[in-house]
Amino acid sequence: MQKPTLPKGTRDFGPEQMRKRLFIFDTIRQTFQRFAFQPLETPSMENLSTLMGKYGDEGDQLLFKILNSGDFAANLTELDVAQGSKKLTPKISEKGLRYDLTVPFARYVVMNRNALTMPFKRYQMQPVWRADRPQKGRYREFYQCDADVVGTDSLLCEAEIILMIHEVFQNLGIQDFTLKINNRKILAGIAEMIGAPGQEGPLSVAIDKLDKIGKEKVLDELRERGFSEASLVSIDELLALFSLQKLDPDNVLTILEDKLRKSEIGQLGIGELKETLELVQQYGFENARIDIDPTLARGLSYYTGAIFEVKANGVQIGSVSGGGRYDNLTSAFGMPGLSGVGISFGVDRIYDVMDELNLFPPNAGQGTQVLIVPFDAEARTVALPVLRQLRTADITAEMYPDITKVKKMLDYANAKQVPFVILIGSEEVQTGELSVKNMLTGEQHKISADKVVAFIVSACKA
RNA sequence: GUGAUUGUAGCUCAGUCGGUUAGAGCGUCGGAUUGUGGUUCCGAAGGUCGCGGGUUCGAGCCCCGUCUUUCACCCCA
Repeated sequence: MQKPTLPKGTRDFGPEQMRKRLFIFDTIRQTFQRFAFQPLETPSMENLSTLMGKYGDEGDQLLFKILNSGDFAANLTELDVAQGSKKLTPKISEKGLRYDLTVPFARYVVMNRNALTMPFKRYQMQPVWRADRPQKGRYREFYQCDADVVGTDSLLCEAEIILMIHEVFQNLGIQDFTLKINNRKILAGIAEMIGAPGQEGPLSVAIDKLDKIGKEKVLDELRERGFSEASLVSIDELLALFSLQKLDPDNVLTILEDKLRKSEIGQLGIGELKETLELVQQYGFENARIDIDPTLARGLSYYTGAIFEVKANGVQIGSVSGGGRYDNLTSAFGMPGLSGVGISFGVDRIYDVMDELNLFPPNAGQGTQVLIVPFDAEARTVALPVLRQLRTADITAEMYPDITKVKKMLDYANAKQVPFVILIGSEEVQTGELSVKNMLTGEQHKISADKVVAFIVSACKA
């Protein structure tokens, strides 16, 4: 007999955890549906040709690859093996587990382009897999909840994403969060300004770490990445600009507008941000928790416009949500000119945040509300109709299945934290007056069988 | 992929300098109590000391390898 274990970075979710997780899923789904997104699911595995090259070299490395079925080594030569894993992999694996939900969605849109009504809005809540090394807030299997719109450039979509983010975290009870927004075009404008046009990719990766590793280290990294000394000097000047993320959005935009006045693309990005914020305002939403952060980059290489990221304050954990606009994702599958924008909520990290900050509402972990305890077989004839009435009244109820010691049955109620128990013995069967016990206070009342459901319903609401 | 770190009962952890039969608390199960839980008391079950090799008269303890846990870097939800 060997002890069973789980693969690295994966977890079981027990009943208590699952109830809390379902609370998160339900909350997010409600918002997605209210905003008129339609549900979609795609397979766990995709062809590697669909996945490879969409997430950068690092991403390709982190893909879980699936060994071909059958005799995967049938046509291998010794030369194939000698050439190393990189060349060997495509010969023995043609499928992989999905890495995110956006690329499979793009694949779906392309495959169904003639059937979809554009703009197409879908939401998707499924696990994704990354062959990362697990650490705090990082798992090899985790759930994402995505909502995306494709087939429109309208900045209303960006505005709606901002609104959805606020609604979701509000409803989850996570009050203290920061929504960081940037625009890839602003990053491109910065690259242009410092005399390194088109280099916003490497530039982004470095300056994204500004508040983490400091100015000097950022400059070091840029030097390593081949930026000229002249552009480093310009960047140094700009770092004052980067520290303005504490200011309110309007101020940041005004300063950016001035600094990037010579960059056409930079102005474009600023304009987009402005319009997005205006739409949020016109919607009537106030108290938005928005930071415009010109250093926000995010790794996924396919973003072209707005970039979003949400961090929960007061917890040392990575971002709990992220997204942005991508103009060219479907062109990789032969369908250019389709713009999309989306947001992804990381359920597992949201769980960790809520757990650490104790934000789960008490009823999120609520299981059985009433346990019926029959003392003998005859008691069941009274108990079963009551059980049915309770369930009809939408009360989570169960009857202890065995006839055993009362102590054992009450222990069961305690272990499951059941708030109410209905005790039925020969006395109750004769009189029709059931004993209803409040397990928290210990109070016990006799209530007739026809009134017991109404009593429980009102007690559970209170 | 790089660098650390962890592993002893279901859980949290003791275990002295390498020395006889590896312990505690909590939990589980049974009883005290045949119609009433949480408290108390009594009892029981539960271990390949992660796994494999090595050093030694002797290894939970030392050495090597491996897996696992946690953390940082890279990157990311």
